Amino acid sequence: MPKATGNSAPKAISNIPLAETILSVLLQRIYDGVLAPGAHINEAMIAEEFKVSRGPVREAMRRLQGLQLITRAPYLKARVVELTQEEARELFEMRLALEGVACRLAAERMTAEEIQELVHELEQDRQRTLVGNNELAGKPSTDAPKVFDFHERIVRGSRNGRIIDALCGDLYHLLRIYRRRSGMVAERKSQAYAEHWQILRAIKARDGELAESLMRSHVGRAAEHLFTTDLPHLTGDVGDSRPA
Amino acid sequence: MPKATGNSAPKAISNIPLAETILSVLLQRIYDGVLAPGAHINEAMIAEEFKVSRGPVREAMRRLQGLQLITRAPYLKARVVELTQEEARELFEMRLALEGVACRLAAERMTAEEIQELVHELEQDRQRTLVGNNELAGKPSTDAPKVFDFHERIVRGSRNGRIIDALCGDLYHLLRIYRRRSGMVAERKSQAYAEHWQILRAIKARDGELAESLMRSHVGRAAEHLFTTDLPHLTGDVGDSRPA
DNA sequence: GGTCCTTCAACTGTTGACAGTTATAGGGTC
DNA sequence: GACCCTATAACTGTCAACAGTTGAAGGACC
Repeated sequence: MPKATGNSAPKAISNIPLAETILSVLLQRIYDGVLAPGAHINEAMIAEEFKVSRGPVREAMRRLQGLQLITRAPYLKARVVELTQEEARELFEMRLALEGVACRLAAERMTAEEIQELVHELEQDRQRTLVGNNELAGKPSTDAPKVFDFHERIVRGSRNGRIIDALCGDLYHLLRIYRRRSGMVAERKSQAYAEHWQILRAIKARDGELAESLMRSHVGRAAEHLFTTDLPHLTGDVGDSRPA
Repeated sequence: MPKATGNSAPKAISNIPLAETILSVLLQRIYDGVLAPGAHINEAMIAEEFKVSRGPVREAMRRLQGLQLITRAPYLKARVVELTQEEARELFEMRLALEGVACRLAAERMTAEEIQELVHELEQDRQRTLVGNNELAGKPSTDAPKVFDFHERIVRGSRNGRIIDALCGDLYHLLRIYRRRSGMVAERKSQAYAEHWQILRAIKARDGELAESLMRSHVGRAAEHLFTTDLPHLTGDVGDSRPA
């Protein structure tokens, strides 16, 4: 055994680099809002918390910077990005562009089986949603059980690894921060379901042109909904990045 | 004076982090093909060359990884990405998506003055191209003088910082590797000029829909041209990353 | 009492050494 | 002569300490 750094945290198995582990934990914290937008991140603090040196922490933070999730100036403290309304709009415009084309490609490339499965799951998800509709109050169940993500499925259907990475990776990280803001009222959710269904019909008909157009409208409406419902500029919880 | 690391390389002023400097140098080398696709990158070697420790080199490489320009597995040597034809196709599909929307936005948001200036420069560039058409043989002038880049201008006209960053930053890095492969024959160049002109007319007419459509076709044709002219799988020059 | 300058603490950038892992080259066996 | 196993070398991951920079608290001066 190398050094038995006496780590209390899970840390998983020790074959994957520490930086990877730290990165995923930091990502989760940003998602959960433990590290709220604008919060400072202190390398040494994180290092001490995980009982590792600053090297891996540094690497994790570089990658967060690459994901555009934190901003860093030479000697300044690193901060979690804080999207202005303008930047959020830009984000959605980009998503619109990519997800539109992804949807078109999906209409051309998804197998009949995949489409059929998606139809099935979409129906299943709707029923599940109608049941558990009133529990959107407090605690977001810690592990995000297995939220059926229609968009992700479509995107993956595009068979374009680069677009998949962008939407399900980099962009998705940012969108997630935004998503948890307005917990999507039931009304919008039902409308979204209808729109999803329309899109899926177009894909089933192999009408890429229509599918792209519908997806664009859908994403556009989602953005509009997000921007018109006044944004509660992220309540409190800034700072204090340590859990215990 | 701190330590006078006795560095012979430019290294610029010493206020900007070393990692930044190293990153830009490595980027340039990848562009120039000194570090060809598939070439291995050795941290220690780079560190010794720049007379710095491995820390900054590591950071620079993490950022290259973030830009998707190098691939890294836990304990394996880092390699400059080598795009398969499939991946290149994906790259162009993504570019098509983003540049299409960027073009639409540009049609809506560019000022009349910007458009007029672009018209002027496009005409100027055509004349310049017609003159210096036969010098595309050997040496690519070292500093890339100030190549008028129609696409970049359009993209920037979109006023969407995120799309601009993606296309002029991350994606552009990769496209640049590809671009230097086939040095665009004069025939295609002339056709591209015509297409540029069409796009610009649509923008001038504020027809975003048309502008997007035209840009998509344009990028699609460029991709097609690149893929049909058989790709000379990057001749030699692998390895030996040290200049002198 | 307010403003400016000085000093200090906190944090980031950088370094060199050590530990662990992978790949390669060499020898031994079939 | 070909294949497998073993040992070495090269390289990456990690660490702890040092150097330089920034921002703020405290005191001196107007």
